[in-house]
Amino acid sequence: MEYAFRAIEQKWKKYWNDEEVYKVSNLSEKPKFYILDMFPYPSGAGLHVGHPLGYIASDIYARYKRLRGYNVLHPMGFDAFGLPAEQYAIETGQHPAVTTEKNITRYREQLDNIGFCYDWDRSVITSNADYYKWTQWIFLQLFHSWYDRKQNRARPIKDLITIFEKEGNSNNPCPDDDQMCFDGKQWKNFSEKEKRDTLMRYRLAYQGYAEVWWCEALGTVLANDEVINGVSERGGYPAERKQMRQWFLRITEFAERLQESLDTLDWSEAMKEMQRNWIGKSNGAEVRFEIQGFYNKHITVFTTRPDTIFGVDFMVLAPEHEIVDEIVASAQRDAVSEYKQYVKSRSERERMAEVKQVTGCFTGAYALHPLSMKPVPIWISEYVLASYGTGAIMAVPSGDERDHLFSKHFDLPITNIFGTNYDGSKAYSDKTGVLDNSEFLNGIEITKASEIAIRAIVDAGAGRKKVNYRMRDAGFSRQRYWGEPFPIVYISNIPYATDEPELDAYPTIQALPLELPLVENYKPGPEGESPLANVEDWVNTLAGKRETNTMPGYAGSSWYFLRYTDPHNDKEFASRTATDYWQAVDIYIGGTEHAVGHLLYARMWTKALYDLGHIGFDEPFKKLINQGMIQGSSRFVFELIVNKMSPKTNARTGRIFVSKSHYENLVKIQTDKEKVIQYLIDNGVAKYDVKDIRPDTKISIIKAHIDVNIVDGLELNVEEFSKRFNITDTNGYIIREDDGKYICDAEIEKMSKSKYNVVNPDDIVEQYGADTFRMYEMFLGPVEMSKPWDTKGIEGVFRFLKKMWRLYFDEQKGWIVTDEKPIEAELRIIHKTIKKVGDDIERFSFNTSVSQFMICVNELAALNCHKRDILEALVVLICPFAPHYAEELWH
RNA sequence: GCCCUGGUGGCGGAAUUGGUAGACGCGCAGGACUUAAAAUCCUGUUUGCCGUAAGGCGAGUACGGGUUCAAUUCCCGUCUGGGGCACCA
Repeated sequence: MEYAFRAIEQKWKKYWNDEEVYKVSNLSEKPKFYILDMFPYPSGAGLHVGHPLGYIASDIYARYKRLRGYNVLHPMGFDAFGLPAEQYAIETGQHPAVTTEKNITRYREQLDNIGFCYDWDRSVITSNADYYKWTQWIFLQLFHSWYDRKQNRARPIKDLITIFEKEGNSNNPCPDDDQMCFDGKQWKNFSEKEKRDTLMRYRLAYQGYAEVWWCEALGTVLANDEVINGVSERGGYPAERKQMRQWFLRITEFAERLQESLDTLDWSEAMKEMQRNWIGKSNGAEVRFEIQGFYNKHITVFTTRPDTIFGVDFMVLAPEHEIVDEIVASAQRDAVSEYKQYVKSRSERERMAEVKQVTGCFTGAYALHPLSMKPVPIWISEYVLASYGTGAIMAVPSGDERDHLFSKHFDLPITNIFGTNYDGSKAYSDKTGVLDNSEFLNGIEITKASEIAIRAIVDAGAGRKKVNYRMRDAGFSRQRYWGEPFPIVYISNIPYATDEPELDAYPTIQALPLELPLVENYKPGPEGESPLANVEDWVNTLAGKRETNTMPGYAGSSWYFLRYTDPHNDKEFASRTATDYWQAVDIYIGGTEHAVGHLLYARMWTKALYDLGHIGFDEPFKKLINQGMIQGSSRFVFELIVNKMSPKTNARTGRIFVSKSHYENLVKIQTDKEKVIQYLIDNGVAKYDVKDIRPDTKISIIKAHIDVNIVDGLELNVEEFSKRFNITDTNGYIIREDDGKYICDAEIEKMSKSKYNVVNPDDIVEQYGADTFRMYEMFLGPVEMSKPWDTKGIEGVFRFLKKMWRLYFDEQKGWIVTDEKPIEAELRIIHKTIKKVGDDIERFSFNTSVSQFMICVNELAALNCHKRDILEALVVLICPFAPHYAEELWH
């Protein structure tokens, strides 16, 4: 009896399914373990061999933990809202729900083929109404909350109203306008609209006017992390900054906590670093400069180097800074407006491309240095960004490279505050040495001067210590159809959440889910509005107009890990009992591409839900593992193309393909046309004659991708190739190696359809079985590392499974396991393996586990060991890796 | 430019805390079984030199230094692959 993987896998797949073997209960005496994969977006292309890498790793770990006596939650679902489905709908007219469902079915089949132990009963699909009902509900919780900076947590907005009624906002300044100020009495006198507008500026999910990334081609607004170098992440269309009314999440209020608790997480340093970069915390000071000749007018700057305060030689404002028009001197008015016009004309892309170009314009105004009272000229320049800090800087040319370049370019004087450390050729930005030319800071070490300078600034009433963050609030609306609708209705142009008392008279409007209506087409509505704006009987309700934007892709994925704990609950997003039992995800596996998007938003939502008392933990993912990519190993054929030269009459024509060594020979003589043609003739191409070469004859050799599935190693399956390209013995040439093979070239590239290097897991499973496939993916190398796929190598793992099989079965005799007592050598081998494999699984080193299995089986085979005690242990051990196989041997 | 990661045979990779470098697999070469093929099994496979051979001597983990009885591992400098950020004050 040999290893009949197809029958075995069919049998156990059915058994697991029929008996619901992997059903997980929330009621268990066992300790819990929650291991999760980042759920996929079900695209039309299906899975390739790279996708399941992380899934296999987590599946092995889940099965291992289960064997070790844990109650393991290991679910899978689909992140089904998003742009590609909608783009596809625009192109083909097919409803996104239809294509999404089709894709999910296909994904499900592919996943089931690999033998994962998911409890499919817990699966979530973010585009299903019974799921997004709760996405909408959480949005409402954020809408009804504000951030209490003193208690450092999110709180219900009704608490804020109570505070406002009592004392106004003096103790709770407005997050986006610290000038806003009112007392309790004024609050009570506010109109309904004023009250709502004010509250909106505190809410965690709020509507605001802000500059956002607008992508004309996609007809939508994009989040900061969806724009890369000024173009959209999906599709690569140009994006521009535009003032628009949008929904936002006030994630900036969580910046400090998001940054701080990174230290408690077991994530890779690279991942944490990316989040730290994104949050962009910097310590420094805010300093106020009065403007000469104006009463009570000032510019506030943020600086990380208050120690260099005496090196300030000028100030620079962002051209968009609102104070520019107020302070500009009449002599400079034309120059300034001309410069502003110039800046406006430049696209974001141009600005990014020409970073080092120095431009700017003097305003004619002067500010007063807060400590020395020296007047300093005020300039505007595009190198100062309106969106960071206060949109204004104090320029210290001797200590900052950009300020230095600016000074040199406009020939401004430079005050040297670093003594001999500054040599006049470039700025001195190190923090070693002492200060000079700095009044009371003279002779003080740079590292110690900041504190002293800040104290002096505070004493002068000119500023304060300040922490600044680069992160901005996250845009939360899209002018799109295929997303969650907002449960928001406008009454007299004021947005109300559907669960507010104002809508109590309309229970049908209040009900969640607010379902996405069917639309006629997916084209944008008027003025860039979402397609929903076209559905009049949906938009216009008895109470007022509905919000027509939809939520962004990351909404559904920001909390799905909570839903898995209680997926069928129709009273709550998840019961507190369920989330208390399962707690945070113990191990989360996924790619690094979500470092600053999904992972940051999910962390924020978790913190908000925690603050509001809905869950009992404030970090979603304790340990994070980033699986590497499996790259494609592309194959190339070489084609020789001859232009402007006529083939001989009555010779066969057609294309000419040459094998690798011929290609190498031809490349060397490529410039000599005569030699090339002679080479072809020598190799049997009777099509040309050397005497027919013309002066304008062009010879080129191209290297073209060829489907990896018709290449074995480097050897092309010529028969299949000829069939596909319609090359026969009479209408084309394939010049092979001396041994009759056609050898291809190979390169490692990203696996993608356009490179013809995609390997489908279904094909591998069909040929070698799921268990071999699983073990091989692990055997390739560490989970975290990127490595190329090589179908040839799978033979080794396949051979190993067959070899192990023969420890149990004999071709003639059948089952040969005996009840003999093991000898010491055998026990030694199996115990070594148990120790090693166990340790390796614990540290997620599955490639070395597989190696250890191979060693073990080789050693047992050498001892001719067929003893039950030994083999039973081995089967249990291998179960997480090759589950079907192990089940079959076990029974 | 800044930050994070890596660099080990022909290839994927191992060496877990500083302790025999190259496990395991692929590929390649040779051999056994077979009329033959498939399948299976065995041997060799970092490199230079010496030896018919068993074996011996030396070099070697990107490069150059250093610490140590001992370095792929720790430290300093250089080169280089990958990823992230980028006029962020």
